[in-house]
Amino acid sequence: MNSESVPAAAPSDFIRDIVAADLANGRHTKIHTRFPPEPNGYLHIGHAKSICLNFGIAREFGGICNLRMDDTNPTKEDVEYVDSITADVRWLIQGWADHCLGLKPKGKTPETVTSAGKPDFHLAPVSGIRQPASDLEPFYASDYFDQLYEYALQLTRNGLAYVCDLSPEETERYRGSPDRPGQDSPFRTRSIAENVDLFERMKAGEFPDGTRVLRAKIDMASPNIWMRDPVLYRIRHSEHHHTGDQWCLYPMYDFAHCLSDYIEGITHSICTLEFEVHRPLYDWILENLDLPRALPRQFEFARLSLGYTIMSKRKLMRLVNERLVSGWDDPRMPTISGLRRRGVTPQALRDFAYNIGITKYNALTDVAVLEKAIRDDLNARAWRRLAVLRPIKLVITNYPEGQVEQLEAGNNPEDPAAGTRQVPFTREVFIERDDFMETPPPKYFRLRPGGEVRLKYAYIVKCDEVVKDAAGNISELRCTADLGSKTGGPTAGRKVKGTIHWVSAAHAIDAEVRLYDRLFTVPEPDARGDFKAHLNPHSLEVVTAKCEPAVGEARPELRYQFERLGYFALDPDAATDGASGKPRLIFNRTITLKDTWAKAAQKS
RNA sequence: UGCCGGAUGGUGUAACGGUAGCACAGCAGACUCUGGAUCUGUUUGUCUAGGUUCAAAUCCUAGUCCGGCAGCCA
Repeated sequence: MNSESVPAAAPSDFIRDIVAADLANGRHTKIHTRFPPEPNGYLHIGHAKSICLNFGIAREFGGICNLRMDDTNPTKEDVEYVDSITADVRWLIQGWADHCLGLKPKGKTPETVTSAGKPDFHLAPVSGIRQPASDLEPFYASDYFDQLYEYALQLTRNGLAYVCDLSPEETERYRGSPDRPGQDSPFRTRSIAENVDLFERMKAGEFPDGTRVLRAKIDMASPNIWMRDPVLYRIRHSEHHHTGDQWCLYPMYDFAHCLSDYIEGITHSICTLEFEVHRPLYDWILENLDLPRALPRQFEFARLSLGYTIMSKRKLMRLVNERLVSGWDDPRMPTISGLRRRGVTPQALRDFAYNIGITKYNALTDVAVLEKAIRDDLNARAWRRLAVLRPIKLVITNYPEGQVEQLEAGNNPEDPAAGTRQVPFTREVFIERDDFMETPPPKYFRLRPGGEVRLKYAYIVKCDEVVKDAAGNISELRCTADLGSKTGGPTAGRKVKGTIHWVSAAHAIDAEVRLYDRLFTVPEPDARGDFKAHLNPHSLEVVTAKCEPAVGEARPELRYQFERLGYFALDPDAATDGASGKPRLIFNRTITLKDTWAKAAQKS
């Protein structure tokens, strides 16, 4: 199967059903979604689910999906995250939904237009003429601060918002509790003129942080906490990564999000379940402003929970800050950059997202589903190579010293078009320590004293002698080869139970190989207690592997399977040559091959 | 004791009043110069109780259980 092929059936879920119906009944003629991360951390595989949903819908229904930084809280956000998010999104949708990515010209802010005879703000993505990527940037909620302020003023002038001087603690107390109504703020009855004046002075920077907020005037007795006069604006005298020191007044998520959607012409605003209770507020804000164009609607789906991993940005940041991993892109991290570095392809992530579906049920997805998607993808594309992780020397006593045979081996049995390479064979080879046992358990069919095994692409060998050092460790295996059993030879058809991989000792090249395992030892690391107590102490092991010469030509964009071991990808560290000036080979193990023997052996 | 959601095999996910299907996992077998891949077979399910109907996972009623909501976070 071609690795770039799309799943046979088009995805279907309750959100796509709604989109299709909106198109069919003429509610919309064009679909516009958005992916709106807050730039306060790196994107993880949960975001990948959302990206695949939002861009997938745009792609399937001929629409656009805007990438938007939801950056209304200057104290938590940073350009480092803006850059990583942009790169991760591009990487994930590359070759799949690039044509649906909504960006805007650098520096562009909403235009003041007239829609249906009314004043309006609008900012459309670039389309049509292909603009150089360097001239484009994501959308930013912070680019709408002027318009948002204008809308807030409008609400205030209409008596639907007021300036409140209650302290944060008092505000909390007045809010009541879920089962008890709140109380009106004493400032709720301020005159419109005073509210407008105060709000303008808040913007002008006359008041310190925390002294006043702008609140919507809705209903302090509402059973929905988010309708109890929610805060719309708060004062923050801090520098913003995108707007600098222009503002000391910042909108809250609820106020900014629905209006950002509106300004961009979003039709379907898809978010996770925890925002479900915010939806009445989302609608209230839009409906209480005189907006001339079609209003966006919000839909919610369940965020991804994956076994053996944590998804909280806060906790991932702790792993990074406390140096429990090497960084956001540590190959053990569930971040998109970590998965990328590990060798996972965008295709595998998209297949995974497709397989898990979209619902409103808070499910815990089995990591096996992810692993399956990664293996399927890599099996189809990876080039096979021979490498020995934990070498033990094997000498073929009846093979001439100094003789070298070049054996032809296919690059990928799943794809003959991938061609072949030559593998040198000599008298002394390395084999995997695990592939020999002096006293093997039942059903072990690799090498044993007196036993036979095939060296892949080469000869069948028989183990005659086990040589040990003074300490009793095996130092060498002495074998004889059936010299007629070479692939294509007269006795090649002989059946031997096992086939193992090997590397010619004289030709072996060294590579650093980083063997990654899952970061946590339990299915739900943050279910209870300290998630760090469940860190897997063996999540990384580094070995120096003996590799066939062709491994020296490895390229970062390709994926490799070290036969019988797993899938590997070149680490970016490999590019930074050491002081010697010689290129270093560093591989990350993306994932092991499925190992049914290990499972069987464990059981007995 | 408030509001908003949700509940289908071990785990996810379909079925939109008409044969409970698919994927992953598991198990058994075939094949294999990767104990991989591939192929075949297979165990296991509609939260409970009533009701409507020729017929209910689906509609109605009453429960049960689970998740979310009281940041000047998103």
